[in-house]
Amino acid sequence: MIKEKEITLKEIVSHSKEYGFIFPSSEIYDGLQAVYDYGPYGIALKRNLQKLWWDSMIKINQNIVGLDSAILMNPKIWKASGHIDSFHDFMVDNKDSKKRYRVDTLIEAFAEKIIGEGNKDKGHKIIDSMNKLLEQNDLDGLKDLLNKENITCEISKTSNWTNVRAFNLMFETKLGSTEETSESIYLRPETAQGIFVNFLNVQKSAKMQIPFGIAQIGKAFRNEIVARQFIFRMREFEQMEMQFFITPGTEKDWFEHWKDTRIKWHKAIGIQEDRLAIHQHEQLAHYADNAVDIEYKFPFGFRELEGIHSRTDFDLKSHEELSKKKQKFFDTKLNKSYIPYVIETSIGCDRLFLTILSESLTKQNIDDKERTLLKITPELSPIKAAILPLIKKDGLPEMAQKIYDDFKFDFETVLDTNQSIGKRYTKQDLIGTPFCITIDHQSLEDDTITIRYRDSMEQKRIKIDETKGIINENILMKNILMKL
RNA sequence: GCGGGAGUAGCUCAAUUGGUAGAGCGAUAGCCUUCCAAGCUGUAGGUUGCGGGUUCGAUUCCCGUCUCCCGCUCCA
Repeated sequence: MIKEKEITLKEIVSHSKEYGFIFPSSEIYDGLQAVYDYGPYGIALKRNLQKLWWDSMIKINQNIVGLDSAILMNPKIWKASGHIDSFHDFMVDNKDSKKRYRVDTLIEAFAEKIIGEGNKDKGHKIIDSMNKLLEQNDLDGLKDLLNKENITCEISKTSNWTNVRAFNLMFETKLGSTEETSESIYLRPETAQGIFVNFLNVQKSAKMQIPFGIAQIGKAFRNEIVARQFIFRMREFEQMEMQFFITPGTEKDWFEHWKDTRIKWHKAIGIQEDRLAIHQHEQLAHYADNAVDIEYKFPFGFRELEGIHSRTDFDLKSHEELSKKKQKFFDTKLNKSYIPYVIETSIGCDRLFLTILSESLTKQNIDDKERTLLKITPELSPIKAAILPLIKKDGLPEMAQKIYDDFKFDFETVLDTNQSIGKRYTKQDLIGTPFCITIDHQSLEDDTITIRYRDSMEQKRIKIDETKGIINENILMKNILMKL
């Protein structure tokens, strides 16, 4: 009788550290908040996820190509994208209720209430002066406005506010090695802009015709106000984004297309359907006319894993305006030029990693014996096969070594000769190795081995010659790609 | 940032009202072993998150600080 237990975040964190998937950054110095490092098995899994995503985009789609743009970019890009303005939040806390508000939404709500009550002039006046203060970054002025208008917290009904503070969500750094000549630049808060500013370079050099996509995997950086829940929200994280450029007017169809394609992808890598959810955005970001999140049921609840956004021509148009370089595409079929619309698919690689761990870390109770294993689909497993001589003598280790030296060119293989066979099976279960190859005395006689399947613990005796082929069949990314 | 909880060996956790910091698992070396964390022997591993204070003496009490978890808040 097999019983499976729900996994907690704590267990995932602990397992990740103990078995070499994720370590807290700078741990010997007490760490660094919301930054994590990937260990040996972690990076192996992460690379596999990236490879699968990359192939799902550029390998099997004739009209999607890759790009690797730099993290550092001309700061004007962030002006055009709206990040310098909208990534800059002014916050204030009510000392009585301990609630935190964005100053602009607080004042706007107050002004709208006044307008609703018939006092239009006063309401608009408040909004005007607020906008002026926001533009001037006048924190004291904003606080004075709160006090002057006696704007209160809904919960405590008081106007006992802390000072207004600015939260800049972009990491700032300096370009130039001397203090005097250096210029402020930003670590990119999203990879998308690197794609947009290379739109014409890619289109012309790779001779792309609309519709086409540009895919990119890379680091992005955000100074989150509260960054928590393990690797779910990190300050430094990896995005996998694909921007798909289309003819204006076709955005609804393409939006649906990519939404469906991406959902199919998550199912193809083995995520249970009832742990996936679609969340339709009601409030849209400054650039979007439609947006959904693909959510996964993490141990702390349903949270965004991937975003599909219809970004209109917002970004390319902004870049055209600020750079004064045309961002138009001449469509030979329509015989006219236009700024393309864009559908974005954007998934957090680290969130996907956490999804895979959450989905695959399994605690079973088999006849009162506890068993822990990582049921990662073989295509993504960090290690594909472990070669295990049953005992450490009689020539079994030598034979194992030979098999290892043969297999290692095909897939990630480990050789383990320590301890009892049971312990070694368990060790492989804990890092998600789908196949264990055991060499026993019979192997010496008839060139057969036993292959043990991780999930079922079943064993089969097969010819050594067939073994590599059987494993290869099960670990090819092609298996997943063909389901798409 | 606020409120609550926590931090002792790689992991899970002990340590009477303040009195020399321990176990299990894991790691490692050797022996033994024909299939699911077996056994025996040895070894390594800790300024009890860090800093200060009270005390003859602090893992234990007090203050500060860092990190993690939960809730609020925020989220392109």
